[in-house]
Amino acid sequence: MSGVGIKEVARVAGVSPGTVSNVLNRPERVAPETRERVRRAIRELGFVRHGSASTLRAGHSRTIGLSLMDIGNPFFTDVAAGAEDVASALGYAVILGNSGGSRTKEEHNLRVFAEHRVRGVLITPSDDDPRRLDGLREHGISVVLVDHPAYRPDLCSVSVDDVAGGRLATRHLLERGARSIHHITGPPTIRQCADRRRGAELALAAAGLAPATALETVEMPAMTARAGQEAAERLVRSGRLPEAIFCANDMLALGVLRGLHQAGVGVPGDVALIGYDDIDFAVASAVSLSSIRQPTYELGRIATELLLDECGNPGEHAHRQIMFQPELVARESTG
Amino acid sequence: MSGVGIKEVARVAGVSPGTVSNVLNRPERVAPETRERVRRAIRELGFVRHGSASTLRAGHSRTIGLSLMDIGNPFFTDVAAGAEDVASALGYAVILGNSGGSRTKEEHNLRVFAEHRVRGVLITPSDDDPRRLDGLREHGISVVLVDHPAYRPDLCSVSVDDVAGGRLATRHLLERGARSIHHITGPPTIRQCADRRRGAELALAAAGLAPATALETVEMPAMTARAGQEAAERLVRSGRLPEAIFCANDMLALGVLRGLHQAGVGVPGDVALIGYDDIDFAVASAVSLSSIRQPTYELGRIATELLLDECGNPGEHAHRQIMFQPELVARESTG
DNA sequence: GACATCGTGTAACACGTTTTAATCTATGCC
DNA sequence: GGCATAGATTAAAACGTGTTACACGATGTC
Repeated sequence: MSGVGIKEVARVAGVSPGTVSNVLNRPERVAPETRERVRRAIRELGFVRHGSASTLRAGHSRTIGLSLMDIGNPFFTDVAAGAEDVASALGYAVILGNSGGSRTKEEHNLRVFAEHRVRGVLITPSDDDPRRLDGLREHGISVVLVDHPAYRPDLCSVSVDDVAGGRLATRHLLERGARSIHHITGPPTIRQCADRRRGAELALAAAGLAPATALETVEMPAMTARAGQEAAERLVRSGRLPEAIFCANDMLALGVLRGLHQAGVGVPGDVALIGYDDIDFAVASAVSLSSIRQPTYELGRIATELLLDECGNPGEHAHRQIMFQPELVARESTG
Repeated sequence: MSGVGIKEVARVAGVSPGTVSNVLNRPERVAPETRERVRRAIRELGFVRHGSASTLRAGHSRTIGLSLMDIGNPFFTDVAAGAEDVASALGYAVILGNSGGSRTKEEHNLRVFAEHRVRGVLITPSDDDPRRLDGLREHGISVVLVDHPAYRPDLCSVSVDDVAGGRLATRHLLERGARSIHHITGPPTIRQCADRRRGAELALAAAGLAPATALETVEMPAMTARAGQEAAERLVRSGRLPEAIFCANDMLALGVLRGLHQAGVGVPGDVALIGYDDIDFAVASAVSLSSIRQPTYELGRIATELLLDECGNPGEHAHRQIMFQPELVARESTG
C-alpha cells in the first residue's frame, strides 16, 4: 500500500537509513544540514513512520490502555477526557476498553492491551482482585488504578475519599434539619457504594443518631436515572416519605428528582435531596442538584502523568497512592 | 521483560515456530492433536502474541481509530459505545482520539492513526474538507464518516437527516399552536446546526409562515447547558418571550429550561420547549424534555460494521451512504 | 510395487525500524 | 606530517511474527 519507508527516504536524501532513524529519534546527533535535508525528503514523500516496526525493534510502544467501567457515565467520560488530553500531549495514543463492570470484558481488555504491548494501563477496576494486574506487570506493563485506592505499596493509584464524601453529604442533610434519611445506592459489592454508605453511617453516629434507625438504605441493581425514578415511585407509594434523601450517584438522584416531581412532591420543600459526582447535568436540572464534587478530569490527568512517569523513569519512580478529598456543592435541592 | 515468544512455545510443544503461527492464524491447517499440544504450551507459558510483530509481518493491524468531536457530549459517547462494542466483539481494538472540534487536533489524531497503521478510521469530521482523509486512504486505511453524510460515492458514511429533524421539531411546535418560534443554536459553520435550522425554515414555509418573521435565531458560541441558560436569561430580560423555543441540542435545551425556571417562566405553560438528540438526561430532567431522537448507538455500531466489511472484503465492498430518519419524542416540555 | 496425491509440518526469508559497533572525515596538537 | 580526538555517518544485526515454497511420510490407485 504505502510503500514509502525509511530507506526510500534515505535514498532520496542521500543518506543511510540509520541516519533517517536518528533524525526521527535523536535529532541532536545529526548535523543540522543533513537533518534538514532528511526532513525535506520526509515531507516530500509523505513518509509516516511504521509504528509497529518501531515498537518491535525498540521494545516499547507509545500507547497506553484505558479500561473504564461505564463509558456512558459522565464521571468516567471526564476521566477519559483528562487521560486522553495528557497522553495525546505527550505523544501517546490511547486504546479504549469499556468493561461495563463485567469481569470477563475487563479481562478481555487487559488481554488486548497485553497483545498491543502498551506502555501502561489505566484501569477503573470492577472489583478488588489484583491478580489480573500482576499478569500485565510480568510483561513489563505499568498499571495505575483510577478511582480505586491501591491496597499495596507497589502500585500507583488515584482516587477520592468516598467515606469522607458520604459523611459530607449526610452531615449537610443533618445541618439542614433532617433527622430521618433515605440512602439510595447501588450494589454493595461496588466499593464506591460501600464506602459512601459507611461515610453516611459515621456522620449519623457523630451526630448522636443510631444509623440503624435514622438511615434507611435502598439498594438498586443499577445506578441509572431509570433506577432512581423507580426508587422514588416506590417511596411515594409506600407513603413514608423521609425528610431527606442521599443518592450514591447523580444519575440516581436525577431519576429520584423526576420521580418525586411527577408525584407532586416538592424538592426541597417536602424532601431535601443530594447526589454524588457533581456531573454537569446536576446544575442543569430544573431544580439544581446539590452534590459531592470530585476532581474528575484531574483524576484522569494525574493518573496518566503518574503512569507515564513510571514508564519513563522505571528506576527512580516512587509509587504513590493519591487520595483526593471531595467537596460539598450545596444547591437548590437541599434548600 | 516477557521473553516468551512463539519459538519458546514451539520448543515446549515440540514443533516448529511456523506451526505455532498456523495454530494461531489458520487452526484448520494443523492436525487436531498437534493443535491441542500447542494450545496447551501456550497456556502453560502464558504466551501472548506480540501484536506489533504480527502487524509488521502481516501488513495490517487489528485496530481501528475513532476520532470524536466531543467526548463530553453523551451523543458522541453513545456513538463510541456502539463502535467499541462491535469492534471488540470482532477482535479489534479501538484507539480513541478527541478532536474537540479543532482541525489541528483532528489532524493530530489522523496522524497517530496512520502511524499505528490502523485498519480503518471512524471519524465525526469537524468540517467538510475531505482532503485529509485522502492521505489516509493512500496508506490503505479505510474511512467511514459518522454523523456526516459523504458527498462522494467512494466513501461510506452513516448519518441522520438533520433537515428532517429540524422540520419535525418545528412542525410539532406549530401543531401545538405556536406561531412565533425562537431557535437557539450553535455556530452556523457546524453542519448539524445549519441543517436543523434549514429544516425549521422549511416547516414554517410549509405552514404558510415567513421564516424571516416567525423564526428568530440566536447563535451561541457553544452548545452547552451554560450557553443555553445564558440565552434564556437574555430572553427573559428582553421581555419578548416567544410562544415556543427550539434548541439545536439537548444540552442547550436543558440550560434554557433551567434559565426559564429560575425566572419563574413556566414550561410548557408559558413557553413550549423542544431539544435535539434525546440524550438520557432529557427524560430525567424535572420537566421532561421533548426532543428529536437519533439512533445514536446504532450510528456507532453500523459505522463500525461498514468499516470492518470494507477492510475485510476490499474487492467486493460497496460503499454506502446510510442516512437514518430522526424521530419525534413528545414529552412534557411541549405540553 | 511404482507412482501420484494428500495432509502435515518445516526451514528460511521478509516486514520496517532501532541500535551498536565500526568507519570515515575533519580538526587540533605536538 | 603524523597522530589522537571528536563528530558525523554507515553497515549490519537484531526485534517476533507470518508466509512461501518445499520436504516428508503415509495413503490410495493402477
